[in-house]
Amino acid sequence: MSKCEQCIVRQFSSLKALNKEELLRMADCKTSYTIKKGEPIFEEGEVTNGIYCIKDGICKLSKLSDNGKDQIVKLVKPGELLGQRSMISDEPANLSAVALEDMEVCFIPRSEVMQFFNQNNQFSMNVMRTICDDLKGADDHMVNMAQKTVRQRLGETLIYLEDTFGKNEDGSLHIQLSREELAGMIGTATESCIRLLSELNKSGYIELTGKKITLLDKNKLKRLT
Amino acid sequence: MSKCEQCIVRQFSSLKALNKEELLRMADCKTSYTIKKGEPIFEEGEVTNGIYCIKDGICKLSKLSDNGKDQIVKLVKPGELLGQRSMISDEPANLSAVALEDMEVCFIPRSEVMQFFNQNNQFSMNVMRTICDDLKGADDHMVNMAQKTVRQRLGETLIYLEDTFGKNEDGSLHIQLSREELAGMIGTATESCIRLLSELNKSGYIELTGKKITLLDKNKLKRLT
DNA sequence: AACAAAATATGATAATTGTCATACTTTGTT
DNA sequence: AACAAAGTATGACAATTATCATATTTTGTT
Repeated sequence: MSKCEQCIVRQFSSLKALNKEELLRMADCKTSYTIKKGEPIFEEGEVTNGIYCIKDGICKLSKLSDNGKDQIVKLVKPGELLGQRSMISDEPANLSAVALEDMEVCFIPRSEVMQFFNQNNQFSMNVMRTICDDLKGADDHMVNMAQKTVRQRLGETLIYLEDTFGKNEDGSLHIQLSREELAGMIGTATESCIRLLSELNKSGYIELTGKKITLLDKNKLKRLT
Repeated sequence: MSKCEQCIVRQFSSLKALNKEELLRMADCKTSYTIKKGEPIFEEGEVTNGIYCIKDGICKLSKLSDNGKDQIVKLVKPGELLGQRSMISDEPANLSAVALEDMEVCFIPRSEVMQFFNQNNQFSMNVMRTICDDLKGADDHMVNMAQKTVRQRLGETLIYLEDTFGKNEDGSLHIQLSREELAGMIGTATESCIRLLSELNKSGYIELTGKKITLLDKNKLKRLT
């Protein structure tokens, strides 16, 4: 069993506040999983009873709307934690977490995390700041959803994907989303998403090569009307 | 100067965890304000340096979008606190708070609240739970904005307003929002909002009498297509 | 009471977006 | 290699929503 000390999650998440002894305790009670692309880590409404450390792979946090469509609320990358809000509110998950790539995650039971939370002030402060960041992000996201057109949201989302998850050597977006998933981020119909991508392609703002998307003019993408 | 002990905010907010001594300290350093309808408590980007207790009156939390429209993110009622996220993140306000009615509020300096926060575990836990609730609410709200039609959002918003702020004796909504503000909650153009209200009026789902709105069939409003 | 300003209402029209149908392409499986 | 299934693409059309113009009503101020 690995010791958590060198783990990427420890470097980037709230867990950076844990001391050696706490890390050892955590290493002792953690469970490691591999999750295949497309599989859930947990689903909306499920009692999670702990938090997940994302060691490798990207996942989506989404919620099923009444109209049957899945709205993607956030993408999560290695180094981040999942389930902090549910842990603190002591509620079932509000969102589903599904792997977009093969993933490696560790599960830490609620009881253990709550001990750190109560004993280690810096850790609990880190958790709070993360949740505050999420709240700010969600408010901003909400305003965009309410006030911007689908076309604007698509442009901004493409830029976000490049800035957050990077490019391949050929310059195309590293993260691979299906058209349906991209539509689910933007909050539109899959066909509309496909159609707008085609249009941006023809206008020379992006280049579509098979499933690959390459951003050609980020400035123009930022200022779509 | 009143003593905070009997204050509605103390009963309903995170502050319920404060003991008598802490309440006295708070009473000692608080500043009371009256805010007239239409005036801001604070504005987006402003450094708040403390939290506000809402003793009386309702206010809106909103954010100006690039298109020049003001999106209302949340309504806040007496008993609630404002500025908790900014206090914890140590960041300027992400949203503007503007009075929808004449208000009475108290300001507590950041330094004081952070003392309670660090010393009183129950208080900090309450603050965290509030922020977690806000995060859940914001995620759900975002999904609605992205996936529902303007008409559905209007129906649900009207029901929310009745359920949250109650009715007058004549059955009309107690809270008074301008059409522009209602449009700002729903995320649509003012004219569209007015037009849809007219339509719901003609269909007998609601009744418009001057500025007053009365919900006649909440079930049908819930299931607008 | 009279007036200007703001808010509400409605019409006409354009733009955006969703839906359904269908074709084409890619992927994975046997 | 062959096939089914899934994903992507595009057309045609309908529905929704925004925009601009213009009345009408309400509100606040003098």
